[in-house]
Amino acid sequence: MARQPSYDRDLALDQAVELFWEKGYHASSLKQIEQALDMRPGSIYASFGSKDGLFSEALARYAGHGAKALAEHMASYTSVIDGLKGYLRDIARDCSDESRRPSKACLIVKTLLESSRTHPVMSQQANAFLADIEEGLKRWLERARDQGELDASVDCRRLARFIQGQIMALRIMAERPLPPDALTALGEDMAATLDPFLASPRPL
Amino acid sequence: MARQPSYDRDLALDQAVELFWEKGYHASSLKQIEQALDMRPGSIYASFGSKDGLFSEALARYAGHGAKALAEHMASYTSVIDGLKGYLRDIARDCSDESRRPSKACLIVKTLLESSRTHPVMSQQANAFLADIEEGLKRWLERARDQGELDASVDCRRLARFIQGQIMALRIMAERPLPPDALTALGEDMAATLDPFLASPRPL
DNA sequence: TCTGTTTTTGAGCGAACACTCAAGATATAG
DNA sequence: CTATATCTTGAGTGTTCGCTCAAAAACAGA
Repeated sequence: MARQPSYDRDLALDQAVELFWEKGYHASSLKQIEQALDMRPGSIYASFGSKDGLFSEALARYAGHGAKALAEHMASYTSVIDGLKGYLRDIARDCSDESRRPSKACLIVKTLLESSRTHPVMSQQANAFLADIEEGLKRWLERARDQGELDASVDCRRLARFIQGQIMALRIMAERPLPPDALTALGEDMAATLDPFLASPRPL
Repeated sequence: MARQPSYDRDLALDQAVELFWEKGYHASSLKQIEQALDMRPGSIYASFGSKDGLFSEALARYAGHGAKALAEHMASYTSVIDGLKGYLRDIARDCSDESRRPSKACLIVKTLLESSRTHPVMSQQANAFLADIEEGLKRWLERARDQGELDASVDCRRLARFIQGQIMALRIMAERPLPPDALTALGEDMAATLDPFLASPRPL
């Protein structure tokens, strides 16, 4: 008894992610959004309410993809720590591709820095996703500790924050025009920071 | 035979730094700039040429202050590594102040992330300052290595990038609303990452 | 095919944007 | 005090911003 939307909402969101990830919130105009989504303003506002609403949904989609990617990555490792080290190394490798689009830095971090003093709702959302990621890392680390991979004295929440910091730094450093192997080396150095937290084979 | 400007150019730049540091480039409007500098558009454009020009000079001033602060900090240490560890701890302490203004994250990093795909001139400038900082860290590390504080095999440029990454991550993490002691703990963990690079007292 | 509902369209809204410039104000030199 | 060079002012420029909405188009059920 009615008409169906002619666009794919998730596809439109993916294209919004690409635009916002590349240019940030403020530098993405509605003209550019119209072009990226191949939608006219009326349809955009009917679907997403506002530029803010679209950004919010795009950010959520980005965060969801990222969480899924981490989970899939970890699933291919038996050792949690090897998995996390591999994750850092993979970021370094993937971000070494000079032509990588739309950006190397994390959209959540970019959003936090762009909005933290100007757009409280947006920064709260970014902070919530960062807290989710921290929580996910903490759970992996707890599993590693319970399995004896990490030293029993390790504070998993604290170590999760440390690792999250390494990921942020690696991806921001990837925005710099560094020589080809610099990022790989940095990823290696960051992976090595986890070693002091490993359980000693037999301390006594 | 003529009139003197009634404003202090450096003071105006300091106020521009404050505004841009808080809101970023795009979110700082000329109305807000006029208010922050207490100058009218004609004077602003006569002095700085454009919003871009003002931003560029403000960023340079910020970077100069930062370099001077690091130099002064290091001057009060005999051990380079203790100095760098202290620098990380100081950042953690200073950024723990919830009311700290205008931002906790580094303006250069914020600029890099805001401009890297949209404003090449700006991102080049940010990258140049980051390279300067890396170079400064490298020189400190070389001195530490030459004095036997660091292991002779240490790649100082590589370690400088690693430390720069720690600083970036610490200051970004400070933008998150974390529990009071979390940042101190993170600073401590980051300081500890330098230990594996220290020269062994007597390896043989 | 006709009818009813929903979607798409794009011209156009007021507001805010970065920026200009002619006129007025002000300090210095003579 | 006068003359002059420079600075300050702020109304106003054209443009672009995010956004609206009436009309046209398109599909589903009868």
